[in-house]
Amino acid sequence: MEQPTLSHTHQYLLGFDIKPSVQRTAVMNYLLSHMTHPTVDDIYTALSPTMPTLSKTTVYNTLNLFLEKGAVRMLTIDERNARYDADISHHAHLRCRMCDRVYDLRDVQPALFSLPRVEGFDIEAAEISYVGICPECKTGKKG
Amino acid sequence: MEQPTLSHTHQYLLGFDIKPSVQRTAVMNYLLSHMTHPTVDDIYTALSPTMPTLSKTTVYNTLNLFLEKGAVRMLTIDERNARYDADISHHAHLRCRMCDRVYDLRDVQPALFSLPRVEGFDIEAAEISYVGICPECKTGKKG
DNA sequence: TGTCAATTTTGTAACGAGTACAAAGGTAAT
DNA sequence: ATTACCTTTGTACTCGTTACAAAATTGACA
Repeated sequence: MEQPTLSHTHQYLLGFDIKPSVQRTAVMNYLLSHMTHPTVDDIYTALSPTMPTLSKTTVYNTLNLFLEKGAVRMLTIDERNARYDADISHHAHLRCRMCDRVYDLRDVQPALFSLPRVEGFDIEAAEISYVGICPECKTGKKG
Repeated sequence: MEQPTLSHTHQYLLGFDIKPSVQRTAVMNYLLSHMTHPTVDDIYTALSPTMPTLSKTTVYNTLNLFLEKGAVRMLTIDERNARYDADISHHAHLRCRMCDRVYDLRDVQPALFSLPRVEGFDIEAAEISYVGICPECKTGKKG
């Protein structure tokens, strides 16, 4: 999904039972048009110029609401910052251990996401991720 | 592995090219006999009584050294704290989203750990984890 | 349109995991 | 015993995140 209109995003939020305030719509719109697993700071820094009164707390509040409603996934693959992904479909992630960028891996076998049965547990979701070195860091320029 | 002797742990560290100081041996011994994915605080709290001069910084230093040498795995499955696992063999993890406990899942298909080939990337390791509710939280007593 | 209640946003202060750093302590070789 | 090197320790600090209460906004209804 690239460059959704604000009214599209508005409808999208309603679909998750989220009341679409201006701030919430802006955050979700950013997530939908930047599927780069941004951190809270990425989002705040990007929206701040066109929304000068935006508070970082609001970004946190908003993302936590989105999480509760199942509208975004939180990635814990980066131990420093939480990252957010508006793509809640099945896909794996690949983190470069040099620059910490997180890439999508869409063409993994769907079987990877099948949930194992374990006596007594209710298993709800699978998280598949890989660690390695990305092309840019491989060719020398760090970071 | 349960209750390794300190001299066994001493040898074990040498196998990873780690100089076995008293503190390092104690931390690794704890990890080997408590495969419960402890946090830094878990380890510090457990060792502190019998090692009163132990500093929490030493626990951090030690675990970072173990990581560099490949003697432990760091789990980022819990967004609050880093967790450490002395079992570096292939196995998946299962986190209860109510109590945050992390369980091992040993009988997963080995195929899950096969590394995908992606043009330009050097993929080095797979991390497989599942989120759900554990038996204890299911039966009512939270957390 | 004005009023009131409920929700949302905002800024500040606080919390807590993890790190930097330098002093102190321990180890090993000569 | 002296010296050099490595390890441990405690304090101070950084920074991501949350708590909290005041301010702003929204929506309902008269």
